[in-house]
Amino acid sequence: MLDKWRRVWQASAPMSELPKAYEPSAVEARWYAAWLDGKCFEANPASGKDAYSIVIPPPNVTGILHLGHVLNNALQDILARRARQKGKEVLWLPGTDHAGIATQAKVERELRESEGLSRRDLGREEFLKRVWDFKNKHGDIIIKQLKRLGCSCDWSRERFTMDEAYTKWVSYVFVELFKEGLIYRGKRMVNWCPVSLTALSDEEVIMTPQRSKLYFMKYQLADAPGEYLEISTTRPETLMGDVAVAVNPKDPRFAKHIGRKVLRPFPQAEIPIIADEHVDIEFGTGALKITPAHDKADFEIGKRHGLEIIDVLTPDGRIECPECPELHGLDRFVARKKAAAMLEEMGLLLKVEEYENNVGFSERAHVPVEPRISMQWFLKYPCVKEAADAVANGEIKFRPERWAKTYAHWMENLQDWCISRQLWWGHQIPVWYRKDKLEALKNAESLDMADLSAGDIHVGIEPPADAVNWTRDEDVMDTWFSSWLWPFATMGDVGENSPTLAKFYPTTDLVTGPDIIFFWVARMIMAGFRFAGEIPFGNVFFTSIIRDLQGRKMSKSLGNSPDPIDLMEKYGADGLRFGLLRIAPVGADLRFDESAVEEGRNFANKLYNACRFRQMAGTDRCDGIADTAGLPPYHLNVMSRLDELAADLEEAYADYRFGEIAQRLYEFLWNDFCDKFLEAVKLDLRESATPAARAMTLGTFDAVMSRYLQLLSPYMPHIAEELSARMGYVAEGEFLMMKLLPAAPLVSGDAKAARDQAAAIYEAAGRMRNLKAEYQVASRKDVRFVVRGAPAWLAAEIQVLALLAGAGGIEIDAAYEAPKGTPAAITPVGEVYMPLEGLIDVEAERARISKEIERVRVEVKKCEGKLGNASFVDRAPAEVVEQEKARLEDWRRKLEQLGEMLAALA
RNA sequence: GCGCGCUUAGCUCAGUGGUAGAGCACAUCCUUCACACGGAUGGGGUCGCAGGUUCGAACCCUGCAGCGCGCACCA
Repeated sequence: MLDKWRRVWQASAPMSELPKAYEPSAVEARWYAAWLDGKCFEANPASGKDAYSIVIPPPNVTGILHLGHVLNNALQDILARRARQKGKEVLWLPGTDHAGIATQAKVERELRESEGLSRRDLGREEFLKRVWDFKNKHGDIIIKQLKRLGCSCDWSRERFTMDEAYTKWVSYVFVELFKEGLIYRGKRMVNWCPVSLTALSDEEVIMTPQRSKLYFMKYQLADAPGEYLEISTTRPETLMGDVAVAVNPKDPRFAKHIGRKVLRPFPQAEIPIIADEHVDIEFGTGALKITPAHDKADFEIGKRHGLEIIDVLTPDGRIECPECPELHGLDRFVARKKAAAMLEEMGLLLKVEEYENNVGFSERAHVPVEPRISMQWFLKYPCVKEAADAVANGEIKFRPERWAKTYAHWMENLQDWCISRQLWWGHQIPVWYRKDKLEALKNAESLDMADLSAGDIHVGIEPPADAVNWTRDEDVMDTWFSSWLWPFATMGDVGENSPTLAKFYPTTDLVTGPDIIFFWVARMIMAGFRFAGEIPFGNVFFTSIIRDLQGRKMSKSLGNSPDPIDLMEKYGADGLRFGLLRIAPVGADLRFDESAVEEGRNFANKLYNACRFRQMAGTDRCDGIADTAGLPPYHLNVMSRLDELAADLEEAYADYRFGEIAQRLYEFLWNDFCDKFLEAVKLDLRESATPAARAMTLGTFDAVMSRYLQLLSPYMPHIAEELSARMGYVAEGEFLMMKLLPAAPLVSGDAKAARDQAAAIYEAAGRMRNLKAEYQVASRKDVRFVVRGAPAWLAAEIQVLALLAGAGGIEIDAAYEAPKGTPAAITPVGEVYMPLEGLIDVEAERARISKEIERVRVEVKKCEGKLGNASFVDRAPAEVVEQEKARLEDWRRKLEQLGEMLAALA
């Protein structure tokens, strides 16, 4: 390991010979390999150090990295790396999710496109083999991408939700909850995806506003030909499944109808008019057709009134109603139009209105889901109260806190979770049925628990001993039924006395998106209580959702989702991390702009060049500043600013204010360190400087920079490690990322006087530069200034001030009488004058200004003429006229300024 | 319908009671030996609207408007 590290070190040329611009790619790859080699990321459960742990939200195994992953994982990496610097034993546990529907759909599509086959053509066993092949081929792409980003995960512990041991956990949990009576099988109204051909949980249905049509029709009263009841519906195609018409019992319009019957148009039948509170008197005609098989609300009403259920749809969303041959076999949306046309022909369609309503769409297949009655497995959530309380009482802390309210609301309205999926890729339900019993019942679809005696069903992790006599339930479980076990199922096997679990569970932080608060976070809390005996994590940090500049979600189809790998190639992983983090707001969505990443890259370059500059001034290493008492104000100032930065970061980390941390790191390096300190001490680094001054300045540089790189390291780990190594801030064989953050500040005493002095000099220099710019001599270096009313200490700093101000010289003259018209400024170091005498050729300058005045006057006249022209003002667009007015104002202002300058010359 | 959030410079956003900030973009100047992925200077904002509290409000309170998100069985 040490040898390898030495090779890394030796690959580094002296900084002063390196290119002017920082080139991240090679550096980043080199250090990542070195960290892996040094086993820097591996967690030791036997360590005596305090534990810090975090489990990765497992990305889809066949997924590829997008910006959301970058943000999410960069944040986790920052937390993990910071914890290491604080002396914690860190476990960041990585892995991937099998992502049932998404992965199966991918493989099915590929199969269809390349071989024209469906999964049923292959059969379950062969198809699953194909999915595993696909997983093995594409499964490590996202892992490689996370490594490219610099993620310090303990890769030796990588888990997959379909690993054998993990699968055992899933079965175990199912069996336990079944035994407890919380898992049951039943025929219920579920969300059915007609494309994926599976049931979905409520959370997988996305309500989307749709422009649709509201059909008004009339049903004839059975006992009174010629008398009709008006009904409105958005779904005429399910009319054949109508078994009643409901009205509100409080609705006076229909009171006389209740108990009578109407004629359903096709297939013709008499159906009752019933009264139900659910019907909204205000909506439509106030009468609601009841189709218990195809609407959740209708199903409930049907149950209340003991109505028949007539299913008229196939699983893939076509009409199944042989009694109505015109519609039989048609797709549901085609049938809708056809049904409306049929009603019209029969003279029963009154009108059609445009109407916007919410339709549930399948999260994965992007088609409207169909409410459908089917036999599924359901879970009554365990430990609901404990889970709700844990967040309410702050045992688990949500950040931003407001998400706790969303969580509480969901927890108070829990519905049983439909956990079975009619897929093949996933954890198969660990339930077996006796074959002879199944045959007797004809088909498993209608298999009711009531029909089975204890001897007919086997629920267990292992198959029954006489397996040949049993058939396993074909369904698999919802992917989230495995994900919700992630924090503890990744740390030890079922029944194992796991040292990892003992050391690292509960985890410290969870970093995830607020969009999966129900899917994942809430369920993990319940599973944690039920199966690990306590909360799964102490803090949950919800990240921003990343949008484009128009505020749209990133998506492949919109093409607005930049490939993070491309960004890293262009700007470096550090640049991407830093740039993205710096613009990440605390509780709001993030509008992504590539220029942010460019700034991250530029920042890395700035840092690199500051270090290159220092190396060019001498490669001797100063052993540290023994005594800060005698240091010049710039040195003390920058050190004390660094101490302040370290303290501010400490507070910001405690509050998870990641964007602010990046911003503070950025400001310190660029403003305090480069623009101020480095510019002020340049004299000390010239050939002419004394060795003592040089050593003191280099020493200060090293003292500050070595600590700064450490503070920066969680955000930009590669460049921080690289520069620390090149500059000799870490000993051979040592990694910056493993070094403890120093506790003591750089400046032990009071630095206020030094800071005030430095601030005064910097501000005075700025005012002097203003004067130069105002009188058009910004780039001249021979400008002289006179200071009146200077404090005594200024004399010692006059050369530095001149350097910062870009002045040829500065005199301190308490008795200076400035000639009339001499440009002057009030500064913290006294009144500063910039005598024009000798600086500019007064005659030439006067001539130049006069000429300029003439030119501007012409412009003013031009503008005035244009604006005085009635045909322009009346006919030109208002915008153009306004523009012209603004231009006139500008020219007038300029004229005034020039007049003042001319007066000053007199 | 209920809940949550947002509204500050052209753009993206900081800023929770005391003289409006950053980065980018823009304009002018500087190819000065760390960095043009740079430096200097400058223009640009009645802090969504209306009230209220206060000596004082971008900030606290109330109402309104616009935008976004979540939840909800109005067909």
